[in-house]
Amino acid sequence: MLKLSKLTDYGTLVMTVLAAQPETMRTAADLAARTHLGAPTVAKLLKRLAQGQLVESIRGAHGGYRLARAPEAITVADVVRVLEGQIGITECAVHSGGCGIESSCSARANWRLINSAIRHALEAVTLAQMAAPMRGTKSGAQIHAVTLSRLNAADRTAVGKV
Amino acid sequence: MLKLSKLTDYGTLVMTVLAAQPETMRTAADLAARTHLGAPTVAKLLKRLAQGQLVESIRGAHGGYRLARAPEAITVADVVRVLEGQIGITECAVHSGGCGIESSCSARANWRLINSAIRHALEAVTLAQMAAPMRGTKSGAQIHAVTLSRLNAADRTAVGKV
DNA sequence: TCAATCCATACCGAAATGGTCCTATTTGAT
DNA sequence: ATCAAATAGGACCATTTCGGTATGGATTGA
Repeated sequence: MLKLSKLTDYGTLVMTVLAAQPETMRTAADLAARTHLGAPTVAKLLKRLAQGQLVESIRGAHGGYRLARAPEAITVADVVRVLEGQIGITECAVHSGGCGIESSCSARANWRLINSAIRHALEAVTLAQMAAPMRGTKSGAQIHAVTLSRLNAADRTAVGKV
Repeated sequence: MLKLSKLTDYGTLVMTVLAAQPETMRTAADLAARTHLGAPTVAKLLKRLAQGQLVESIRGAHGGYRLARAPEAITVADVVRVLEGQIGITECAVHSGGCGIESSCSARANWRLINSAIRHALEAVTLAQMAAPMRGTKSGAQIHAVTLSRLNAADRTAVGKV
């Protein structure tokens, strides 16, 4: 399945928790508890997000993490780029210069169109939107990630039928 | 990088070669030669494509493969679905029912929007378009795939700057 | 009967992934 | 000066996935 890695999914989750209360600094342990992920995994993600300048970190007692910019100014594309690298569905979609006949390749333009659409779709959604409470729901953002292993057999079959 | 697997990329390549001359039946060995891929790999892909009903196969002497439908009627999404499974950037984007709080999850709707955009982008491009010759080029479709390992260090740096 | 070609299955080394662990450093409080 | 809280950095590991190959069986036309 064409999909984000689990760690990127987790990273988006963590970022969405931070986006729900952007002024609040949260520790890695706190974020781990809120996302039901392992603390070492969350710590690892936060480090990369900090290196990618999507969060800012404060060391020492009372340290922690918070968003580096307003949730409206950070998109899902930003998170994906930091955690998975350049958004490019194939090498042809990203790179130029690596192939001697690319200037005459008819598929390349199409891959670039597809890639552009994907990038735009990811850029169209901000963390503010990800964290926004839905109408008729409990207060605050309740978000989750589902791992494939938790799907039962019937659900797999249902998915396959689409 | 959020990307298709190499095998899916190869599969799209193979399908595009078949699309260039949809009435012609080609053997796995022929397709391997035209795509500069290993014969066992191409054979493996063709089997899956046949199972996914994107190509039809004829056994025996003078056997081979050809598209199961007109190139205009097969999209990149079809190929991706057969080779990579359901198009779903996260489990949340594909599946419902696997999580007890999803009805109140604000992120899920956004993942579905993103997923829908990706699917539409892939569905918008047919094999006919992938195989179409470009203006000002040599005859016939010349297509290629670039593997990351072939990028030199300078190119990697250039990509990173985008 | 033979050659051409697809079908089916298994196997394997390499790479990637997800996760954990440990130590060093920084910071604020005492 | 010491301690606890918390980040920073790096290494390691088991598992899974991936890309690729090999082999034998079945089908088909000559």
